[in-house]
Amino acid sequence: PCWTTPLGGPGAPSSPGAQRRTPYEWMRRSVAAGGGGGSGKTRTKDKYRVVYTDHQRLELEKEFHYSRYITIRRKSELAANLGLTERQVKIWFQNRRAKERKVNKKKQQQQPPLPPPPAHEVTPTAAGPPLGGLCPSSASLLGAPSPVLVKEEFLP
DNA sequence: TTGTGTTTTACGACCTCC
DNA sequence: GGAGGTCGTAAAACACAA
Repeated sequence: PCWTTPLGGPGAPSSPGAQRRTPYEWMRRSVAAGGGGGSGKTRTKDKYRVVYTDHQRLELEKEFHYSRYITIRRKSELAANLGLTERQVKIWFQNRRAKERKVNKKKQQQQPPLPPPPAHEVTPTAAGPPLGGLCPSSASLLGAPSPVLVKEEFLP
């Protein structure tokens, strides 16, 4: 169940031209792993971890860009569409948020420390987890050409 | 090649909320 | 109590300089 193959086998859309510099930083890895031990398993089985396909990553990134926190409904939709388990989607979002925090931390360290803003102007929900219901993403991202803003990080 | 550093999946421990 | 959050970590996959 949890270790069903997410890699879609050879049918996976491998990155066009396994060139050195892919437009997308996170896409640089080819899906070679899918070819070798293509049967995606968790580390409880004979494969420690699987490598998600470019398509799976792209859709996950799109969803993440839409909302940092995925709803239960979107999670199951996405899992079904991508051939992943809901658990995998959940963990991917957890790891993705962790990555973002790490990047932000790095950025902050590189910038000179700014004086803290006046207390009365601090918005309480500045960086906190969003409350439920903030995600109107019922309009499926996968089918419809949703107006997803692509992070510059993912632009060519 | 190979050694090394970084990124990506996956998990466990612990915490909070309902 | 269960679900889902963060945090820390393991190990595979990967990038890249020497």
